[in-house]
Amino acid sequence: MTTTLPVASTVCCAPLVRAPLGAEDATRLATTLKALADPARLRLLSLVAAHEGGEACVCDLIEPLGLSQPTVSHHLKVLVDAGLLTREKRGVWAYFTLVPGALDAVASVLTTTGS
Amino acid sequence: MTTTLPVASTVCCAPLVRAPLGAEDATRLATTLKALADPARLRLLSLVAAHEGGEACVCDLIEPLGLSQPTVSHHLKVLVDAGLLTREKRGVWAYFTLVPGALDAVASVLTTTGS
DNA sequence: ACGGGTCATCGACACATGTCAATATCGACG
DNA sequence: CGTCGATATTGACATGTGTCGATGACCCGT
Repeated sequence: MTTTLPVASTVCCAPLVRAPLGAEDATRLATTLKALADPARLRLLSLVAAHEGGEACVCDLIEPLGLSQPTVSHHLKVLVDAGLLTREKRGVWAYFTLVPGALDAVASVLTTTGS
Repeated sequence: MTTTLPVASTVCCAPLVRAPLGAEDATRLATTLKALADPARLRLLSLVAAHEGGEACVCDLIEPLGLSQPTVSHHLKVLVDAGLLTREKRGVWAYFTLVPGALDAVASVLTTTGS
C-alpha cells in the first residue's frame, strides 16, 4: 500500500462554503483533489468513461495518452487509491471503471448553490 | 506575473465524462484543480466564504490557519491567479472575496449526472 | 517627516511528484 | 515446462511545491 484511505467516499462533509472546514476534512478533500489535479489522470478518467462499456484496460489507454506503460499504470493506481476508479483483473488484462458517484461527491462539495 | 491565465473562466468545456477531453483542456482543468488541491487553500476559501460579508483580509486568516503571514499571502495569490478569489485593496488591508460561479464551474465539469 | 502596522516579494530549504528504463510478476497457451 | 504478452513495481532523476525568515513596499496616524 502506498497511500492512505478510501478517500472518495470520505469526501463527505459540508459544501465547503457553508462552514469553515477543519484541518482534517481539508486534508482529506485535498488528497482527493490532488488525485484529480493532473492532466494525464483527468484524461484517463475521461477515456475510461467514454470507452465502450465504461471500462478500459491499460493497453487501451497508453497510446491515446502518449505516455509510457509504467507511467499510465502509476496514474491508474493513484486514481484507484483515491477511490475514483475500480480495478478488476480478468485474465491478463486489468479493466478499470469509474466509481459511481465518486466524481459527483467531489463536485457537490465544491458547489456553492446549496444555500 | 507568476502564473498563466484567468483559468476559472476557462474551465469551460465538456463534463469530463462525456467526451475524451484533449490535452489542452486537461492541462487547464488540472491547473485549476491544483490550486484547489491543498488543505490550506481549501480552508482559505472556506474561511473567506464563511466570513462576515463574504470577504476577509489576510489578518483575519492567519490565526485560524496557523501558518505564517507570507505563506498565507502566497496561498491567496495562488487562488487569485486561479480565478477563484478576487483581491481588493482598501487602505492598508487587502480584502478577498469568492469569485461567483468559479467553484461551481469546476463542480459542473466534474459532475457526471449531466447525461 | 516619522514610525508602526499590513501585506507582498525574495531566497532558501526540505519534500513531494511526474516521468522513464529496467526489471519483476503473473496468466495464457503451445 | 517454457515462452510470450500484459501489468505492476523499483530505482533514479529532474522538476514542482509548501513553508519560513528576512526584507521590501505601501498606507496611515501622530
